[in-house]
Parts: sequence; structure tokens; C-alpha cells
Amino acid sequence: MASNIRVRFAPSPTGKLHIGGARTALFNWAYARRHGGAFLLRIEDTDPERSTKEYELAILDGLRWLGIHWDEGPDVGGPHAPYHQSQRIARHREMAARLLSEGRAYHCFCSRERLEELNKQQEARKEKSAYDGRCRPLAPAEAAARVEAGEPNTLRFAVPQGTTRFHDLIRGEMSFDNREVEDWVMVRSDGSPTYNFVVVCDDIDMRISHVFRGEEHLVNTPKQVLLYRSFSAPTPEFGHLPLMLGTDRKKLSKRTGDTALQDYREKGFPREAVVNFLCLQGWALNGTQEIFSVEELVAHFDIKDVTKGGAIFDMEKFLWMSGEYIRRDSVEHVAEMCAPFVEAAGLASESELQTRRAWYHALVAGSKERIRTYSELPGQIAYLFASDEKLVYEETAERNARKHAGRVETLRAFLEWLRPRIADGVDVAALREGVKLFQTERGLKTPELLQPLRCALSGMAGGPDTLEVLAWLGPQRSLRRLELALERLS
RNA sequence: GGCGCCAUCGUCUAGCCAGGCCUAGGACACCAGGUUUUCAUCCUGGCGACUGGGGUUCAAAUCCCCAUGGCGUCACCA
Repeated sequence: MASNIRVRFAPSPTGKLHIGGARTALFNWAYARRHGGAFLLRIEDTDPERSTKEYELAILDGLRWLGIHWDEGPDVGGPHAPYHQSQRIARHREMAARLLSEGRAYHCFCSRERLEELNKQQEARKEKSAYDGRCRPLAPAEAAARVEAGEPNTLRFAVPQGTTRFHDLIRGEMSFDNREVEDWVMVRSDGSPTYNFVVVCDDIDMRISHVFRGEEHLVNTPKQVLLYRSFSAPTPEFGHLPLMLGTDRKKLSKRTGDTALQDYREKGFPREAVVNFLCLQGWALNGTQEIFSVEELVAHFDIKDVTKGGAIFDMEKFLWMSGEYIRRDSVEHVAEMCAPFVEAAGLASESELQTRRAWYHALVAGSKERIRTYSELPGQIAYLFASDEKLVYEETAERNARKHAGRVETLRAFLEWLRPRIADGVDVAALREGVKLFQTERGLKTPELLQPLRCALSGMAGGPDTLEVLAWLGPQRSLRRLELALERLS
């Protein structure tokens, strides 16, 4: 059954994909999927000063990483191409001319100086700053003559009297007095059309049925609704998503943390966790289930269930969720995802990890529940790659070891006991049995042996099973580290 | 300042539209126990909220009004 539902995500390639933009894209996409509609991508590259191809590519890349697929867009094309706003300029001009000829827009010859002056005066009188409509009464013929004569001008939309109402699927009935909407500029003096104008032109031409975007656009909506009516085009349904807030309770900005999706990708957050967490900012599956898949999202998502209030981005919960995904994932996959971080940390090259695949996987299996992002793995396993001589003892690890007065004697005895038992390799299970006997024979409590041993082998206060660590290190290096510890812990 | 939006634990939220099932549920964080050689995981328990005031009603977190607070926005950016 074909659906008439068509939604879009229309980023401006003037920066990296913002985390809030990513959520907007996700919600649009999920809505389309849920209701059998189409999701399209349009690049709003009409600001040549700030738009770059690099950002555009990065945004597409980010969306793909999230698993978002678009039915129509700049790279895949579609029936309403082109999907770069800058390439639709001829159509924009045509539509602007239409409004002008119908008397719904007019030429304005006010200079920037006058507008600035006007603004200053309004501010001084504590009035709202808005264009005063001076050029609106100009006769069309006179205006046309002045344009013909080369006088600089902009094209302004002639806002009618009355009240503009529209329905918002998240917030209900919205109402704005048109006196609050100024005669805004549709086309700049250089001939380029402005955002509020082109966004409507394109949405009409692309048959967009639902517009879901950030709440900061709410106040633009009356301007746009008026435009739809001027074009006698059906007004789409709107849905203004709550803002994502920083810890300062203000619109998420770089001041309070990373705002680019890419930053979280580079920090090693699993993409499923990113998707899951982003959805939880302003939407809930049912109020009790926090972890859910995109399939569940698509099966249950409805714009009506989106929250109205802004959501503070809680990094602690995000990290928890990230760790949750890593714990639930397979060792193989986590190992693969962590590999680039292990390499970047200078611990081992990709080929070295390939060569020692089973060994590397064992490390990951032992560390999986101790990391929250892929980037945390190197810190957990660095001691295995350190030189025996330069192994760093963490303060707590050394303190724990030194708590035991007989540590050096214990380690010396253990070293001699151990040497023959691992000459042919380490058998953890057999060793574990042996260690129990070693302890009882000497009347040692477990920590008395294992805390100094752990410090000697890894220099870490925590971590996986000490005998596992011994196995990973191998006989030679384990013995070497024990010998060194005899000195270092005395 | 004008206009607009919003308002449940510290945070994300369920409940609100269709008022009683709410002595307000879940999650993160925090605290206390348990498991573990340690850390982490895991398990158990605890702490903790309906912004205030009016109204409607037999009954309000839920509906209405006001106040307060927070945020957004006021460009020839998008």
C-alpha cells in the first residue's frame, strides 16, 4: 500500500552533523519507516560562504553510520531532483516572481543603513524589532521602474492581517498574531532567496507531508504557513521536537560538551548505543524498557509520543548505555571495533593483532565488562604491551601489595613454586588448583598472595582474574615481572 | 523587552489526551548490603518528584485560569 507520507531531513553543510540534527534525522526516518512513507535528504547549501563539500560528505557519512537510509537524496537521486538546494535556484526565482506578480510580495528599497537605524530606534523605545513596511505601499509600476533603473532592492513578503494558526503534532494548536510576523525578506539584494522562502518552495515541490524539526524553528512556522497559503499549496503537518540541552540547560553547544555526532563515533561509542540514546532524548518506548533496537523503534515510533520539554544530555547515562551494548555484544565484534583504538594507542598494529587473534580475543573477553566505549580498551590492556622493566605500578595497586608484610617472601616462594609449573606453558585451571594448595600449605590468605602478585604482573589495582593475566603474559614475562617485583616491592 | 514554547525524582522519562487502578512506575547517578582474589559485571535494598495558588468535580499529577520559573526566537544565517 503506497503511502503519501513524505518526510525529509534538510541539513545545512556548514559544519559537522550536530547530535541534535542526528536525532531529528532519526525521528524523521523512523516516522517514515513506521508509516510506510518516504524519507528524503536535501542539502541546504544556499549559504556559499559557509557551506563546504567536506561537511556535506561528512553529514552523509554520519547518517549512514547511524544506519539511516534515504529513499531520495543528493547521491541516490529521485523524482524530485536536484536535492541540492543551490541547484534549485531557477525554480525559487520563478516562485518568487509569482508571488510578486500576485501582489503577495513587494520590492523594498530601504538601505541597510536605514534598517539599522530603524532597529536602533525600536530598541531604544523598547519595541519589537521589525521592518516597518515603508516600501509596501509603493505602486508596483514605480517599484518596477526603480528596479529597472538598477536600484538595489530586496523582495519582501507582504504579511496579511489576521492570525495564523497551524497544527503541531507534538504541541497541538499553535496560534500567532500576524502583527508579530514582519514583512520578511524573501530574496536578498544579490538575488539569492532566503531560507524561509526556499524551504517552503522545496517542500512544496518535493511533496513533503510532514515537517519534523527542532523547536527553534517554531517561530519561523507562521511565516512558512503563510507562504504555503499564498501558493495555494497544502500545508504539511508540523512537529517541533524538543531541544537537546547542555548541562547548563541551554541549547546544546560546544561550551558544555561535544556536539558533533562524529565526536562520539571517534570516542568509540557503539552506533546502536548512539541511536538508542538519541531516541531516548524526547521519546520513550514504553517508560520501562531503556534498551531497544532500531526494529523496535520503527515498530513503535510515533511523533505524537515525543516529549514536549527539552532534554538535558546526560553523559553518565550515555556511557552506561554504551557499556551495556558492549557487554551484550560478542567478543569477536567488540575486538574488531576496538582494534583501531588499540592501534591508535600505539600498543599493536593491525597485523600483530591478526597474528595473535586468539590471544587478543581473550583479552577482550576479559575486559569487555570493564569498558564503556571502545576507546577505553587500550587503557585496560596497556600493561600487557609495556616492557617488563618499565611497567608502571598504579598507586592503589602498590598500596594493596604493600599491605602485606610478607609480600616479598611470598612472591619469592611463589616464583620458585611457579617456575617449573609453567615451563611448558600456562594451564590456568591446573594452576588455580595448585595455587590453592600453595596457599593452604603456607597458611596464606588469598589477598596476601594475589594482591602482590597482581601488582607484580599488571601494576593494576583491578582487572581480570590474576591467573588469566599470568596466562596472557606468558611464562617468561610473568617470571620476569615477578623477579622485578621482588626488588620493587621490598 | 515583545512574541512563542515548556514545567513529574539531581538527570532521562512512564502516567496526563479518554480524572478514580498513583500510598506516582522504570532507568542513569548516588548510598548500603551480597557475589568475586581485586576492579568491573551481576543480584538485593535504600534515597528521591507531581513548581505555587485558585477553580471545576464526590474525586485532579491528570481538566481550566493566574502566577512563577526555564528555554527558544526576534538577520538581506540556516
